[in-house]
Amino acid sequence: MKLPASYYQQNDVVHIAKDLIGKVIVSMVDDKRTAGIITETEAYRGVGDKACHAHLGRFTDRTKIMYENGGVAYVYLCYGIHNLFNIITNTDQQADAVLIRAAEPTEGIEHMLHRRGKEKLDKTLTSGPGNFSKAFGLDRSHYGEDLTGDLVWIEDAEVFAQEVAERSQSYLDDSSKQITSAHFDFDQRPPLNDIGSDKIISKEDIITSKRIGIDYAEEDADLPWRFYLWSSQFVSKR
DNA sequence: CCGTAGATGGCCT
DNA sequence: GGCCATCTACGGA
Repeated sequence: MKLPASYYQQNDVVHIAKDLIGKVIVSMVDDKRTAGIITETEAYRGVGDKACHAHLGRFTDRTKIMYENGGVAYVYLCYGIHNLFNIITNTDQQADAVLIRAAEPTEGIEHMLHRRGKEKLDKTLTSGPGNFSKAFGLDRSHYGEDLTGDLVWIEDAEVFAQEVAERSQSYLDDSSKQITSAHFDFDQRPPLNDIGSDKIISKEDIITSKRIGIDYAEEDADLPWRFYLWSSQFVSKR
């Protein structure tokens, strides 16, 4: 269930970024379990990528973790306010990373609301990289955290795109009821024919676009290395 | 609805 | 000193 180190050590960060869409990220911070389906990612491809913090081999106290073997967290502070959570991929010295930009909450929504200082569930709870990290309790104290450990990890899950769409919409439709908790049990998933879709999340369910907020990266700013799930409301920007 | 200013702090191969 | 892998509130239409 928990993705092994070998998953993160694959050598194609763009492929991994896309493949992570639909998987489940879990954090267990302060004994509070929070989980969600990854709905938006971006790939940053090491020393050759002008948008990557490790561009041209930049090696500082901040970026040094990027050169480790894949399967650890790289968390940094952005604009002085936001903690951005990344996953290091590939092998030693490659410095590839995937930024987690959004997730659709499935467990521990009450903890997420509390961390975000919100009363009510809406799409901003966990969409946008700063918001995602805050809701999941992730910050720079998790710099270098081992993703095969028990604090933050990713699980494989057979999530159906249509199912995400329906639940996502029901969250938002229900806002008047002030949902403060929800639990998604994968074993309770209805049979295929009942959910109107005959496939798990596949390439056709994932939209590709250029990465956000990296205008300084010149021609690399246009690379199609951002991925998001068409069916989720929990995406930062369409 | 839309665009933008201001917050805020660490980084600086 | 200048620059950010951002977010929200707020003002105008």
